[in-house]
Amino acid sequence: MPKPDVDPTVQLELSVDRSSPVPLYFQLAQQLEAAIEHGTLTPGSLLGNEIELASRLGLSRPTVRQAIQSLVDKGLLVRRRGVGTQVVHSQVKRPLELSSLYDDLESAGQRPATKVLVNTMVSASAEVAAALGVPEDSEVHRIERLRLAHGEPMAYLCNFLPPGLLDLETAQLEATGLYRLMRAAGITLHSARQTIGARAATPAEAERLTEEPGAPLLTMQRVTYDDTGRAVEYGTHTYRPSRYSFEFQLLVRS
Amino acid sequence: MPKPDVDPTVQLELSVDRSSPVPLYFQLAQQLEAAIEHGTLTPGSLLGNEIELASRLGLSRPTVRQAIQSLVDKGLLVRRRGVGTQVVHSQVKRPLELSSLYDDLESAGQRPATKVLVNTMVSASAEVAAALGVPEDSEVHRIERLRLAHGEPMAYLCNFLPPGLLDLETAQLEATGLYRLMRAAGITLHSARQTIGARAATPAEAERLTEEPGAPLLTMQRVTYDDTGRAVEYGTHTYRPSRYSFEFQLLVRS
DNA sequence: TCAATCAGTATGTCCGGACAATGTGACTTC
DNA sequence: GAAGTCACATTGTCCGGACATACTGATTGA
Repeated sequence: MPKPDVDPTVQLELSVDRSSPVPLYFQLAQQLEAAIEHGTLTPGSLLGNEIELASRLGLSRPTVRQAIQSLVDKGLLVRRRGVGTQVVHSQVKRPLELSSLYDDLESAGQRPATKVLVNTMVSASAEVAAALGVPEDSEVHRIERLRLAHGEPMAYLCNFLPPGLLDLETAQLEATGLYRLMRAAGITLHSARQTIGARAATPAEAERLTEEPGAPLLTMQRVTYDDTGRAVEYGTHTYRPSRYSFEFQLLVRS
Repeated sequence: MPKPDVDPTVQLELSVDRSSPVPLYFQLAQQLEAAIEHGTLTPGSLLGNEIELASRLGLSRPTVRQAIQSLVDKGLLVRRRGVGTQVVHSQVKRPLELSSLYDDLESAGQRPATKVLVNTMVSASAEVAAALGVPEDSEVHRIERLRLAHGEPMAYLCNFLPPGLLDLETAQLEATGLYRLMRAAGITLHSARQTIGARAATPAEAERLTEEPGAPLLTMQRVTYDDTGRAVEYGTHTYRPSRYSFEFQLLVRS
């Protein structure tokens, strides 16, 4: 007699292509993630035990475990020893990513516009030199941009980059985000250190963002490092809080 | 003739205790992390190949790989196929954690003080009900706290909790953080959705935080979920930007 | 002299198995 | 009827090996 499961074990149609160059565990992870996204795998439902899943797919258990683990790391699945693996109930969107404002806006369907105010070389101030790890008074790129959405200014972005990393053309900066340019130049971003705060707008800031002097502004400073540990970007940004806020999901480090 | 390595392969004294209940890969990961922290493993230095490392420790390669992988996930190491595994150059502190303000302050050596303003049950507004996933007008906990540092108010915290999860005693709330209480009550936190923004202080907010009306405030809203997907907390917080800002490290999801 | 080729080395992927630890539910016992 | 006990299911850890893939540097060739 079949048990009336409260959290039923879902039977999925899964398959892997062994001739594909895509790793098997990755194929499986993608299919599981798609099934969760699509609703085939409902929250709370059990995934079926790993051994049986492996034999059904003709895979080994380590491979299946690797696929499941990657989704656990993403916060989509939860494993319980002695119980099984189940789909997380809550609406996990996406964890905090190192994304540019441009990408954020674009994925929100906003089609952002950028106006490059300054694109030049300057000698590094003490603050910039310390952040980028370059000698004081050495030459660095300085970029100032205004980000607009629906024709309204939304953020004022001021960035500093060490020399020689990539050539920054104003036209490109207006067409896409800075991170995308860096990735395209072969730089592998690794980590970033951010500080988010707030302060009252100075008269100059207020004018740039069409706010009143003294109006509250959201501020963010960031130093980004590539995987060799070099600082590749230092930015000081101010946002109009009525137009933008930082929204993200974060997972508990178990 | 030995090659003059620019990034030398470091020979560490590593050992594992097979009689310990602590997993072997975890023991190894801890020792490696300690060596990085301590400076024995300098940034840029190679870790030596996995096979040799495994045989030297009497472990299998999968176990060594699991240890290394956990540190890669933490952003401490970088693997390069055909090259080796090396210590990341930049100053990785810690990635963004789901930490309470209390823990943040305490780890900064600030010894925070908490003043509980309100600790009662209220009927859920539409906003609170939606965030917690409970019926509208059902009873929920409402907690209002003032967080002080050096005798000065720093943040005003307003939280809502679903009923029955834990009993909130004012004395406990003044002695420790909310997250610590929840963990102690057997709740396993899983993820949270946060929004950080800014706005001008209302007269009431200004008075609570001893600011002027209209002064910029840093705001944060958060819904926290446990590993079953239940919302276990909804909070609306305001911070004095002169006293507090959000600072964190984040890693690139490769 | 410079470019293409190739061997060496390291990580990436995958396999099949073994035993341990833990949570669940049914069974037994008082 | 309630509490403790035990078997079962499932994930956690670990092993030893095999081949694929990518990066590096030296050798070879034009």
